Amino acid sequence: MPRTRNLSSSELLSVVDANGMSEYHSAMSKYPFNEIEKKWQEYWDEQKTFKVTEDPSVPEEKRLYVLDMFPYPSSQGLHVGHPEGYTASDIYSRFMRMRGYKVLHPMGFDSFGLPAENYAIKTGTQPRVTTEENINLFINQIKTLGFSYDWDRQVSTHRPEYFKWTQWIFLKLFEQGLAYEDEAPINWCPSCKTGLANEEVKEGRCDRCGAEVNRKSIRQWILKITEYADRLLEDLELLDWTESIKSMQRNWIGRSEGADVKFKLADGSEEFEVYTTRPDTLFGATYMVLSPEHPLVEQVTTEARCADVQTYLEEAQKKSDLERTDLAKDKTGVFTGSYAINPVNGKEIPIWVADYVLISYGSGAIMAVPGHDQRDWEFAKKFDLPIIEVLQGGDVQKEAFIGDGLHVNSEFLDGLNKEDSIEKIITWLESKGLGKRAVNYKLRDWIFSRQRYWGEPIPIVHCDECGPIPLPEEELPLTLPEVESYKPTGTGESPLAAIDEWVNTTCPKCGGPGKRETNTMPQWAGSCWYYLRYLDPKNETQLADLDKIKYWMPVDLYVGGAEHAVLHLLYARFWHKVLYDIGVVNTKEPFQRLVNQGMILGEGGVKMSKSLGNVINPDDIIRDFGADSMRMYEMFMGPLQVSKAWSTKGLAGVHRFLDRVWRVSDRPVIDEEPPKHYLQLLHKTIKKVTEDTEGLEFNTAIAQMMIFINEIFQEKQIYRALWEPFVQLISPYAPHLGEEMWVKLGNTPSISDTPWPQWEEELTREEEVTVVLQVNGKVRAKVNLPAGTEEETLKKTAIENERIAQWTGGKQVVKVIAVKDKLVNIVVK
RNA sequence: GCGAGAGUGGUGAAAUUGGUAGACACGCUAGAUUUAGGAUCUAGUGCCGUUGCGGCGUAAGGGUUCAAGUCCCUUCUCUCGCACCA
Repeated sequence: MPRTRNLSSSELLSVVDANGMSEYHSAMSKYPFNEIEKKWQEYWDEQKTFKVTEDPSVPEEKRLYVLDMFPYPSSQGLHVGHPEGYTASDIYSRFMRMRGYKVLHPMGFDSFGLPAENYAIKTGTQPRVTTEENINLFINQIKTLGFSYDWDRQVSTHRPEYFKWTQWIFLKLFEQGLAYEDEAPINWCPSCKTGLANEEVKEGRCDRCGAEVNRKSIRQWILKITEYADRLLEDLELLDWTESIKSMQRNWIGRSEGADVKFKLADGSEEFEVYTTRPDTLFGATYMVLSPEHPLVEQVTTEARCADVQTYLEEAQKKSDLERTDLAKDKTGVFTGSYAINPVNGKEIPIWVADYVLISYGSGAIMAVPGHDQRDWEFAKKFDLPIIEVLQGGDVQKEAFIGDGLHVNSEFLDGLNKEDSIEKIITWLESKGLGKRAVNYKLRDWIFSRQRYWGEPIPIVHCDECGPIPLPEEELPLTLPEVESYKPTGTGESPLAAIDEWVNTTCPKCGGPGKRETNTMPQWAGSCWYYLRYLDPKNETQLADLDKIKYWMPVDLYVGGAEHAVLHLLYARFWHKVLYDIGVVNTKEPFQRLVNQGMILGEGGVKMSKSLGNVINPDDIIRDFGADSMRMYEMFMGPLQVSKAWSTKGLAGVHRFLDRVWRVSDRPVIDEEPPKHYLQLLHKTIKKVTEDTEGLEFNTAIAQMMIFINEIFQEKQIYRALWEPFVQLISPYAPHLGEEMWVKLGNTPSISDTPWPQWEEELTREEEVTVVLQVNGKVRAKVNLPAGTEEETLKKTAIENERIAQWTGGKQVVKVIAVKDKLVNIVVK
């Protein structure tokens, strides 16, 4: 007997046809997602449903930190890519809360950055003003998606109370000797008018604007990330990240082992070092190459060669990075006129200058072994330099042989393989003082200053007497002054340089006149440590309280785009390790588990872009279909980690599903014991949804919920014992609908405070299974048998089956294989 | 070129340890319903054929196995990252 009845519009309008079949569909069947969603968003906000505190009674293993990569608050608002990762982490957070975990799930804004500044240049509007406006826009948009953030922990990197601590970390880096000034040629984006880190240059172009990057020599602040190269590499082992991201970081760090070898000039005047990973091929070195920027170039150039070398250097300098690294291009170079002595055999070999050798790697000079290095081989062929085979296995006149083999023409290395001779030659070089074992990295120090306005000021005062002096901590935050023009000067000075009253100050050390550093920090600075500030966002005396850090760290799940593989994720790891070394944090690594969501492409699998006009605006989707549909669709599209194409038809399908769920919830509730087959379906559904949600396999969890609804939809009433658990299962996915249906059942909110349903393994097992009968591996019949039927019985059933008999008749049975609850395969000849 | 990952219907995709390929959804087809607002309900839908049956089928080719989307080898294609790193 129904104990409670839901008065619903659908019921009032339900139709009973001539056969007495009633149809619970009607004009009103579209569920009122707009009302429901608004209602529950306000409820969560007012009740602070998702606020968390550091409750010491919660055991450590029940504390969970689920983090999203925070967005840059652009004036464009959210795009459909944002809700993908945010929904995934939100479902996981809500799910884990219901499973008894205390979940920290915060959100904030990476609010320093170029777009606001560029907008300021165009319109004169202060970046601070636009940024605050955009943050409000983002918060409103994010709230319409029903995410369970603890909004009391929100941070924005551009606010002084936040960047005070970004500056504080810079001072610590400076104290540790990890921040230094240098004037060196760096990547310069002529469009953004600022220097860039190596990580920000993609294929010779600015990662942000796509302009071709050139070289410019300006004074820079640089962070010694290379000092942490080994630890950044080794500690990747500790992390639960995908292999592809780990390998990108490994490649980026680019550790290689080899030797530094000293070469003397033939006239004995000078000695210089080269780095090689193949010291075993020293006997095959037939020439040397200096990079055009190498300090020795001038000295080794003979008078006769001077004009040619000069011309070459000028040409090399004119080339952009893009041209210099273009592999399709022929190798170029010029002979200096001088010779070096090969330390292993005393032979004189010519010294060339060529731009295929980079000044920024190793010592900027190489020994060229054309027989066993493809680049050297191409150069030798072009300039007709000798090619000597020192390792057998290929034909060095046809191409460089880089494989392993036995050494020849190498005196004491002859007959040894690659590995052994590398060891032997290094020992030999070290004993003679001619060289030493060496390690090199592709990773370069981090060019940290930007010649722009809208970033954290670097808290340094330049004093003629004392040099660069850090501001005392009490003077932080050092805030940005108002400026008249935001325009970058392009001279290597930021717009701050024009504000005399800000620039001119006193030296904190000697009290004499000083000038403030006018460069600002890159956008990555703020995002290097924001996950720590969430733990204690209002702390005025420290970055975050160590007890709170210990309570939550490390981040248990970090969800975001793969585009940050070697930028944010490498920089943040670096800072975290520095903070670890000075005792500010207690973990070696910040982000234990990382999941990268795939990109959402436009319809048809092409990239979403304004120019193609295929950009989907989340606001429109939420208005027309509701946030729950948006959330569920993005999770149903496919696996979280892969790219997938948007389909509004697909979205409508998921919306239809939620509509069906709603219509079920309109049916009368009965408290009777549900039939067993429904109970079994429920328990299977609980199991599948639980396991899949835990593994972030949301698409298959949703498919199971659809199967459940398709079955249950046949009934004219709903069994409370089935429906309550189902509403709980769907609630992390469609939280507004979940809350609404929960109270509709007569319960009190919030459903997120209820314990996640449990399944009984017994009820998830089928009593009857379909066993496939095969002959020679082909399915010839199917029979339904009780689960657990013994193999012998299966075989007997198969052999006696008449359809099988048709296939085995007259043939010799060679073998019968039976797999319990699966199949029988009869092999005949 | 090097590194990583991926190729399954018309589409997005499912598929413990190798054990019914294509769950779920979109689209499509047919039918039902005077059907307000991206309707709903029912049935069908991998391809081919002589359609109450059979053949073929997970990028291509080969192999291991009673049995391969899954394991091994070769080739091709695509995506991402790096790109003269000595």
